[in-house]
Order: sequence, then structure tokens, then C-alpha cells
Amino acid sequence: MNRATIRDVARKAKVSHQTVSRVINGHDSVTPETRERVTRAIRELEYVPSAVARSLSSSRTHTLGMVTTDVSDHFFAEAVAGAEAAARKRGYFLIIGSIEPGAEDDERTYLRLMLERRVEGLIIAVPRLRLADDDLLAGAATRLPTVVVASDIELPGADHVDIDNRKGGFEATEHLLAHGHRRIATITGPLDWPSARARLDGYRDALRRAGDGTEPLVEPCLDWGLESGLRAAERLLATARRPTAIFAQSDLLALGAMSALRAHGVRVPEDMSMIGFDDIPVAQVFDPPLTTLRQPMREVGELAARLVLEAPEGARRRRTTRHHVLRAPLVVRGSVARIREESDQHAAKAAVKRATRL
Amino acid sequence: MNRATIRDVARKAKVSHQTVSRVINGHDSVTPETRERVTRAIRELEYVPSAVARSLSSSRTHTLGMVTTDVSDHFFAEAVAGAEAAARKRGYFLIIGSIEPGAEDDERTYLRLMLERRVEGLIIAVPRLRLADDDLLAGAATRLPTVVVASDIELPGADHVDIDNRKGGFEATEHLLAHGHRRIATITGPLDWPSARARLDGYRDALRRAGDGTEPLVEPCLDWGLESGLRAAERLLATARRPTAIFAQSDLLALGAMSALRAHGVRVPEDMSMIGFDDIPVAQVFDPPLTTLRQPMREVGELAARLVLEAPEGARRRRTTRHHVLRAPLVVRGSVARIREESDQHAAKAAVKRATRL
DNA sequence: CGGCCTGATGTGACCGGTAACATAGACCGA
DNA sequence: TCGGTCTATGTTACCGGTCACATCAGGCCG
Repeated sequence: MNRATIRDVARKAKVSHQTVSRVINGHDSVTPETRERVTRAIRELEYVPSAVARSLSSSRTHTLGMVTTDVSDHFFAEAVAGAEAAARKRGYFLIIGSIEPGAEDDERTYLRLMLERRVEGLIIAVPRLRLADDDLLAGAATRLPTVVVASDIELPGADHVDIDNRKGGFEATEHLLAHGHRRIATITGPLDWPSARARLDGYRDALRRAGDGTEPLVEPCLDWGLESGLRAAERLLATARRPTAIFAQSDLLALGAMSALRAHGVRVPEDMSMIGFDDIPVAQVFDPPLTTLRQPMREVGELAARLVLEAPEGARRRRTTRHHVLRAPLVVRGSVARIREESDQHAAKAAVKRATRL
Repeated sequence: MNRATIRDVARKAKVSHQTVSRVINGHDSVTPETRERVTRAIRELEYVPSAVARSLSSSRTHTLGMVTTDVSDHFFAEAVAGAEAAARKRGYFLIIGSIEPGAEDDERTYLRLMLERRVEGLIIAVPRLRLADDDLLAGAATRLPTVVVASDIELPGADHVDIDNRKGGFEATEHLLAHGHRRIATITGPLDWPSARARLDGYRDALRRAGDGTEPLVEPCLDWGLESGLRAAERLLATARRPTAIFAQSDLLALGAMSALRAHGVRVPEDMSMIGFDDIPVAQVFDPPLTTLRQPMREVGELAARLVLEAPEGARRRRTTRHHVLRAPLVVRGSVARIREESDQHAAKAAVKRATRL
């Protein structure tokens, strides 16, 4: 039971296939009665036009491709949703290749699949550097409008969209400093992610600027998840001079850490202030509600799709790279408190000790 | 700068286009040296075969379509990931249409887009009934292998994959009953979702079977989210005879409810036992860790894709519908406690009162 | 040594649309 | 009345692959 074609419809309606094509595409200059005959034939044959044939002859696929890190990461899932919505609003279809952890070779496979399908634009949301020196990607970027999301990858002519991670890290740390904290630890994401490094840089910036006995205390993790946060917090609790505040680079790291703290009888925010990054929905119903930085993930995706679709055509393509950076505003909730006297003294004592040692 | 075609490669390698095709498809009966010449030409021209043209002539698209409810729902996001993985393992590409809340008309649009793209199979993961009487869908289901996920939609010849929600609801309630609870409320998802109704049925089954002064107390919500859970819990706290346990039909509803309880000074599990449904990752780091039912969402998606791909071809198609039901096992954590004496008396007193009234 | 088989390669049609151009009336003004 | 313009429709080629079949050169066998 094969699908009817445009010629089957034409035969049934006793017109030429071209007239059918005109009806389908809402072309004017078709007599109402002819149009009606054709429409009926289409309905009776359950004709559905073939996007495949249409793409081949018109060389337009109306399809965008997005290669992303595993969408089980909240950030990327939202970015995909945003890109999808923006694409669809403009009549485009988004096909997605989500790279699962451990299957990083799929990056190339996906990219290739998308090029074979003749996508008209590319969004690359892969933070790691593996793809960077790939000639397949480089070639694609010169032919197609390409936007790189949340990544360092350098591609001539490709625009970048990202969160201002450095500033975010800076503001998170400043917020803790403003509450009197001096011993501030950070739990980072994987340091081969540009976002993790940038947030760490922001953290360092803030501490450096504060001077005054502050000192970086960095606890890196291999992923952004709960488990890692939990273990990182346990390592921090075991250190000689325990911090009074922790800046976790993701909400999941923060929530994992908080569960470890709870298990050890350390209260948040009384004994330990905590700040996250992301603003995932559950952050606000946690106990205490998590102070964090909201990442506008959906907007990142939307902006990426818009840039791809509005890129100038062919010869008019720019060779310059533009960076679009979105702010991640601080959302103050209940997980940060002013440092307690005791801890203050503790910190002060520690500072003196350190000063003496130098 | 347009893409090279198979004929360009042929010209450059001084062979016929058919030979190039043979090389691309790894066909044997090509001399090693010819193969080498062709391969070099492919590389030099940066030739990438066109899946569009290939699909048109071979009438195989190697594409599956999945129409789902908004993937911001954890269940559907995981199901998509599972289906994607299963499809890809078999050399298929999954294209996704995610219906956002409020844009339910898109169902048809997406379905149509997928049919136009000549998908070779369909996964319909749309719980609401809107699509049910759609002739487009019905027609598609007779032509293509189709699987319906987490939905009541009746389609001749389409298999169904779902969670055993009724049993899940039953077991959740039984678990609470086993801890001595008698006044057990349930916070449901939207009751036009089959899963919500089935869980509610399971809850009722368990109460009915327990008899003995139990009585349903149903608090329905319009979505599955935190906010709704929060407000539902507030309504429950305001009722005259406050329940001692709540079965929330999703983890988000449960977490939202717990945040409301906390705000009202009601401790979980001491004053109120709580059980969820889903087992989202953060459930285990909550305070207390949430007892819940784990939905094997990934497996649902994988199974759906497998069924689509392994469906018998054409004439051998079954007209019967098979239902595949996956268990949602109980995950015991810390949010359910044995009922306290005081509440026990309370419940007993209430039971007597009710008996008297009858 | 001719016939036949086999492996390597080439030829032309075809998949189902779109694009460009052709054609045939109808209408219209000079 | 006639050429020109406009509208409705038809004709043909083409997009870039695959498919079925044709061709051709060796090798083997009787």
C-alpha cells in the first residue's frame, strides 16, 4: 500500500502534475473549481507530499541540526527546547544529536548524518574540545551558518553564544564575601569544560580582589552531578581548616553537597553557606531554598537558532566571530547567611596564622 | 560553493557514477586501485553523499518519528533518550516533535511533518486524547509500524508500552497502610492523563481492600509540577481531618508538597508520611530522602523503538494490539514512618465517628 | 578454439517533487 | 480585426542518488 504521488493525484483530478503542485503550494492563478477538484483528489487518495522529493528538487531542506552534549543535563535540554521553538516558529525543523557520556565518538557520526541530510544550519553545543580540529566541522562551518554554544571551539565565521560564566562565578563569590565569609571553597565541574574554568576564574578574581586572608580552595569534580557534589563536600569537611561557605558550580553539585553536610550534622546556612549555579526548578523547594545563579538556558538556545537562521547568505557571510554573552543573574534565597562570630574569629585566627607563617 | 555530487566524483576519478556509488556503499567487486582512486576523489572534493537523494531513490529514510508531550517532563525526556539510543543502535535516526503545553494543535502539525518526511515508524507518546480520532494518525498507523506510549489512544495494529500505573498506585498506598496509616490522601496529576487515573485507581483499590475506616481523600492538580504540589498540600492541611500520609503521583508534586509542609511546621516523616512517583535524581538527596516508585522511563523508550523497528513488514502486519507493561518498583527511603500513637487514636476515633454517622 | 561464466564497470531509467519555459484562450485597446 | 498581455494550464528537464540491466575482458573447460 504505497503512498500516492503528485502524478496519481493529477491523473485522478484530470490535470497536470504541475497544477497539483500549484494547489499544494497555495499558488494563485488556479481556478477555484480546478483547485477544488485537486483538493478532493488529494483527500481521497490520502496524498501526503514527500518532503524528501521536495528537498531534492528545491535544494531546501528547512532543517537545522543541533549537536549537543547529553540532554539529560538540564542546561542542554532547555537549550534544545529553546532552539526547537525558535526554529519551528520560522518553519524550520530541528534535528538533534545528543552525545551520551562515554560515546564521544558519536560527535562526528552525528555531524556527518546531519550534513548528509543537508541541514541548512548548525548549532554545536559541545563543550569539550574533541571536535575542534575536525576538518568535517571546519568544512561545514564554511558552507553553513554555524553557531557554537557554551564552548571554546574556534570556528572561522561561526558565532558564539554563551553565559557569562566568569562574571557569574565572580558574583557568586562576591555574594559570599559580602556576607563576611573568608574561607570560601568552590566545587567545580569538570575542568575541561570551558564553563567550569570560567566560573573558577571568576571565583579567583573575586578572592584576589578581596585579598585579606582569602585563599582559593578548589575541589574539582569529574561531572556535574549529585554524587560528585556529595563526595566533594565530604572531602571539604575532612580538610584541616574547614570553609564557612561553598560555591558549587551547579545546582546538582550544591544539592549533593548539602545532603553530605546534612549527614554530617552541618547546618545550612547556619554552619555553612551554600550557593549554586543553574537555578533548576527543585532548587527553590529545597531546605533551605538554594541561592543560585539563574542560567537563561532557553534563551541561549533561542538566540542560537535565531542567529543561524538570520545569518547572511553565501558570499555575504562574515568571517569574523561574534560573541553573544548572556548574564546569569543572582537569585537570592535561603542558603547563604552572614558568617557567625565564632567562625569569624576562626577565620581571623587562621588569617593571622597564615600571615605568621609567611 | 555547492556540494559535489556523485557525478563530480566520478568525473574526477575517471569512472562511472555507479562505481562511485559502489565504493560508497562498500560494495565488493571493485578493484582496490579503483576504490583508492575514488576514495581520493571523494576526499579532495569533500564529497558528502546526500541522504535526501538516497532516500528518494531507495525509498528508505532510516528515520523514526516520535511525537511527545513536552520533554521538560522528566519521564518523556528519558523516554526520548531511550528511544533515540535504541534507534541509533540499529542505524536509525529519531526525529522528535515535542508538544509544548498550550500548543496542543502542534500534534497534528508534527505528525504531518513526520509523514512528509516519510518516517518508517512512529512512536506516539501523547497522553491526552486529542489525537485519538484523527484520521491522519489512523491512516499513518495502518501504513507504518506504530507504538503508543503512556496513553490510552486506541489504534488498530499499534502496540502499547506503558508503566503499570495502577499497580504502582496500589503498592504506594499499601506501603503506607502497612505503616499503620489510615487517613491517606493522594495528590494526583491531571485526571485527563491515563497515568493519573490509573494511579488513582490503584490507590482506591488499596483503600477498598483495607476497608477498616479508610476513605479516599483526593486532591487533583492541573499539572505535575512543584507549584501544584505545594498548593495541593496547603489545601490538605486546611482540611478538617488532616491526613497522616500523602501519596503524590509525581516526585515533583511530592517535593512541592514537602516544601509546603515544612513551611507549616509539619515534619516529614514524623508528622506526615510522604511517597512520590518517578524517582527523579534529586529525590534521594532531599531531606528526608523521598520514598517513591521508580519509573523505568528509559526502558519504555527503548522498548517502544525496538517494537517499531522489529515490527513485521507490510502484509504480515498484525491487526491486534499488544500491551507491554513495565513494573514501577517501590524504592524505600526515608519519607515514610510508622504512624504515631496519637494519630492512631485520632484515626480510630475518626473511624468510630464515621461508623456512628452511617 | 569457441562458448560460457564471472568479475569489473558502464548506461539509462527512475524516485517524486520543483523550476523554467511553452502554449492556448480570453480580453482589450488601437 | 489584429497584435499584445494576462491567466490558466501543460511540458520537459532536473535535483542526486539507486536499481536493473548491458557490456566487456579474462579465464576456464570441453
